Amino acid sequence: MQNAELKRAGLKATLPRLRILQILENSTDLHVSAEDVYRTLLEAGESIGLATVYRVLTQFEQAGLVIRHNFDGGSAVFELASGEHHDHLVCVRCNRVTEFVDHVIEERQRKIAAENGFAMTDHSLVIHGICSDCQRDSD
Amino acid sequence: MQNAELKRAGLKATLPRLRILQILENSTDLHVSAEDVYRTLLEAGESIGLATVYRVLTQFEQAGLVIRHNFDGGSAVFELASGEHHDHLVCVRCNRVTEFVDHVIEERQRKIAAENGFAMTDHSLVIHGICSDCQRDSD
DNA sequence: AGTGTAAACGAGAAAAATTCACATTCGCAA
DNA sequence: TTGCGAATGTGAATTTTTCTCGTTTACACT
Repeated sequence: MQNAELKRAGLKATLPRLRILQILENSTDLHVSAEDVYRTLLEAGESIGLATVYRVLTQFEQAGLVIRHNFDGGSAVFELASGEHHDHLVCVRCNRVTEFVDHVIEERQRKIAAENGFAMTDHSLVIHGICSDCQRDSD
Repeated sequence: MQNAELKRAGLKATLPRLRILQILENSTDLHVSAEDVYRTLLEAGESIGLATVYRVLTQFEQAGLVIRHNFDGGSAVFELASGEHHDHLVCVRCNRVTEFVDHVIEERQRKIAAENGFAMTDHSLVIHGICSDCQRDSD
């Protein structure tokens, strides 16, 4: 039951929040936009406003349930904050997103922040490139 | 003369493009938004449309003269593409931006892209944190 | 179960950032 | 200097996200 998950995060268990959390958990694509969530809700026959979707996703972000990414300056995408921190490879052709973790880079980042007197709160590393599928397609 | 710089980039040397290039070169802040550029133009008494500013900055980006960043999902900022690639530390309080280069991370990124079958075209690393000034202020 | 209250919601307007359409002007090569 | 295609200015349109405000809902306390 996601009910408890919301309570734990300090949020009232309202219907929109439950539905949106379910959508995030059931999505095959790890990274969804507010529009994606809204569209899915409409398709499921729910009548939940787009403003609510934005509100809820922002609350989820503040509660640490999801992470917001701004990969390319387009619309923001959200992913469930389950598991370990990771970074992203984004294909510039098909926008497919692959995740990776590299402890050497993580460590190095901490060091750089410290050297510059920054108290690191977060970091984001995005590698852009052409994925293997798209390289093949362009032959 | 910036005239030649534009020609070299394959762009006609029009007045808006010259003025915008000058603004980028003279700015004390390395990272300026389209609005910043527009405001500076207005203050200088030029009558150049905001749409032109966006168009020109995008052309500069495509020509490799400037780099566009989307640090926090707000408005994009641009910086002259002079010199070596570097990454950024952004203060979450005052938005001050500090630049750094780390060859270990650069190398590691190439390796990760290769391991995942990506032909790397670009990458961006942003470390968010609280800068030393803002840490002091909050005491 | 019934109910009061603060929090949350829905709808549509508004704001912010960026792009588009099109009539006019400008840069540059001949 | 003149002509033509490229570039510009204006203002409207788009896109994404936030705000406002009247209504509804979740939940603590009967």
